[in-house]
Amino acid sequence: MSKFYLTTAIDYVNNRPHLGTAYEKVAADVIARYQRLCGVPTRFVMGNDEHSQNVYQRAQELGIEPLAFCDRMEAEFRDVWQRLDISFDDFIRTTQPRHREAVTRLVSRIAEAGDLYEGDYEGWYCVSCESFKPEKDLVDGRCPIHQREPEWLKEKNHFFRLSRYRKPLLDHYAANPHFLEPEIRRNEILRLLEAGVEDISMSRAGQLWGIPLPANPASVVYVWADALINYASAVGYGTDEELFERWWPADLHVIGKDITRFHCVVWPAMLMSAGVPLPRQVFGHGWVHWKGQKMSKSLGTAVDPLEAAERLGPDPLRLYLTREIAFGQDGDFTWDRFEERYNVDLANNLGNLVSRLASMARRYRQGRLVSPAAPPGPLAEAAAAAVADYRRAMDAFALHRGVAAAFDVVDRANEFITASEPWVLARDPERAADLDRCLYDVGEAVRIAALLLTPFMPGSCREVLRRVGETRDAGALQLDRDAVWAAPPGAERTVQAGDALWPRIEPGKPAPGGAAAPKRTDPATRLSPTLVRDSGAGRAARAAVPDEEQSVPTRERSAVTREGRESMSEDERPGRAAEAPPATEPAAAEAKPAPAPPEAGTARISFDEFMKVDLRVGRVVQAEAVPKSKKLLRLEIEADGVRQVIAGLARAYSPEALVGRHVVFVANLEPARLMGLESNGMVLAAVDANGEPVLLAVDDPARASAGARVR
RNA sequence: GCCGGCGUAGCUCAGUUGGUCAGAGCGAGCGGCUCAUAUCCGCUAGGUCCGGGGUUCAAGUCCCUGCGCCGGCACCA
Repeated sequence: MSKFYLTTAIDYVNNRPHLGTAYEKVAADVIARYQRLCGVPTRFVMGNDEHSQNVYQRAQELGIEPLAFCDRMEAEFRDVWQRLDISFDDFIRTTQPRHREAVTRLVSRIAEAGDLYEGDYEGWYCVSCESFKPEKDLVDGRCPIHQREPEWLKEKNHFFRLSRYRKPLLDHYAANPHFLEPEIRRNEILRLLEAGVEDISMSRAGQLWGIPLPANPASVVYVWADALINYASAVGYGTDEELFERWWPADLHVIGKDITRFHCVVWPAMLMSAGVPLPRQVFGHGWVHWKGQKMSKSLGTAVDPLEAAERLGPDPLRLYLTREIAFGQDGDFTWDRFEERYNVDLANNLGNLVSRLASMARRYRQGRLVSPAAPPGPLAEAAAAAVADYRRAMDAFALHRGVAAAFDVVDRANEFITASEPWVLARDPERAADLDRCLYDVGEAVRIAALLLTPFMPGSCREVLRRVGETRDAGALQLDRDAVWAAPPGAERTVQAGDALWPRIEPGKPAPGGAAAPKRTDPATRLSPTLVRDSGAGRAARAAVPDEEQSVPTRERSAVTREGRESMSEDERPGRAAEAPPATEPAAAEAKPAPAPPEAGTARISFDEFMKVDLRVGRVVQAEAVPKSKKLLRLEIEADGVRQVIAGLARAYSPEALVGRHVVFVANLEPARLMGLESNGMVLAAVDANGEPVLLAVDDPARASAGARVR
């Protein structure tokens, strides 16, 4: 591969980036840096998704231009990414002219291919979701996610003929087994494709904030389609053919696992339609959860994950995110765990190793180590094995295993020191060569470990390399050439002493709240002063954003799950392409003629057959909502006894309203399980025009009481 | 309900395409060293890799099934 172009999802700018977002950027950055370490020309692009109605509305509330608001947020995002040492090569914003050009071009191509058609759509639209909501999804007329009243919109939309690409997509998946990873995600998409996909709406009418639809400038390109195209526009699609030829197709899209449908169904279909080559691979990563941390700004218990970077340094956070969480799976972040990993990996192992080496080098050899003629010790072999493991893991995006391999070298080195007992060798002049061998080898092992860890902890590793006498610029080092054991006789290295790289911290001290946390020196500062940017600008930018910025509806979306842990995933990413409507977009589905109502009595049954149905009057003695269910009620119905029946009445009837009522139900229906509950019967109801149930009433319950036969 | 995931040492979790995979870290216990950030090194956990079948010369690792959690989609029995 002659180049590597990778991207992350672009982010909505409603809120500041949080840990979940940061996780994605860090992981992608590690991959980008690894590619560079391998000597592959790499282009790493991130950016912001700005054409959201939320942005427009927020700007109006603030009395500023939307673009000014986006500028402000961009500064904030960039500040965060800088503080995490994210090495993106370009930062795209969907409001930029180059993006507008690209979107216009790509959508035009799709139209030219005959894949865009006009259709009417009307329905409830939740601005916070940026998507249409089927009536059935509303709770008390509100969006269940945002507790917000949707708007009734009727508009002419342009639909993308996604359905046409079902087969081509399936073929593509068959021909490219690694197009989507990890495998679980691939299987999900495959099933989805096999089940069939609907055309989806690609435009919004009457919007001011967005990119005009070429075919109908009164509309704008739907924000999700707009957002996806960023990957192409960032490398010059429609504006810089040379750049585009150089980098496209993308080699990897790093995205959250929930937006795989967009990136693995819609996006490739759009590209197919427009005649643009498909990206080579998509990786859907998992979520970072907060455990035991209920975020609440008002209670002052909110934790800004980026505070972690400020507290222990960006590199320890980067290490945590990539080492503790198997890439592709979900993981947890807790302060305790974070500090534990910091102490174990950095303070006790790597940091202490560097420290003990420096100390011995200075004490026994005035800091100057020379490789003796004797052959290298066992560390050489261990390092070679680790490098091999590392490469294998990194090439497969098994970031967590890649770091583990690097730390294996650290462990081996610590063990080696203990086994060699250099302090004993130092007392015996006859064994000077053994001591030289030992110290030089440890230095070499540290050098290689630091080299391998460079993608994960760039700033720290630069310093570690410097301390073990690496004089070349860290950015110039390459795996092939430099991750090999190099200790020829006579080779020299000067070990530099210095303060503890990562001072050990006492467990349990720093309170998650932050304010109470002991102030400690930022290790990154001592590691590399240039690494840590002055965050003053960032703070100013933050301060400029009104506080309610944090607690807008999007905040409430972070539903606390039953364990009280909070998902930091897409639920909390208010913006992003991720939040665009699902692939089986309701808008599209409903654009088609509604399915005909079920024909009544097409096939007739005999009287005997009918008589098999045991219809009874029953009295509801108890009723309650079925947890997690939108429509189901759990009823206890008295007839010939009391039985449990699960009925889909919740939308039309409250449990209280049912207790005491007499209903008609099928008594001899075979049991069924709904939502895990057994239902023994079926309550009869008529269905109104909206599909809502209307219970059948018993005219005179006194005469036809519970248990009475119905015929 | 459908689809998927998970269920591995006290705790938190790793375990690519089946064969040193029965592991790591933390915690606990014992011991060693002193170069080091009271750090490091070694030993100790007798884990039915959720239960039950099956495929295989060989299965945490594949198939079926049961149970328990979790997620998405469902939800008018």
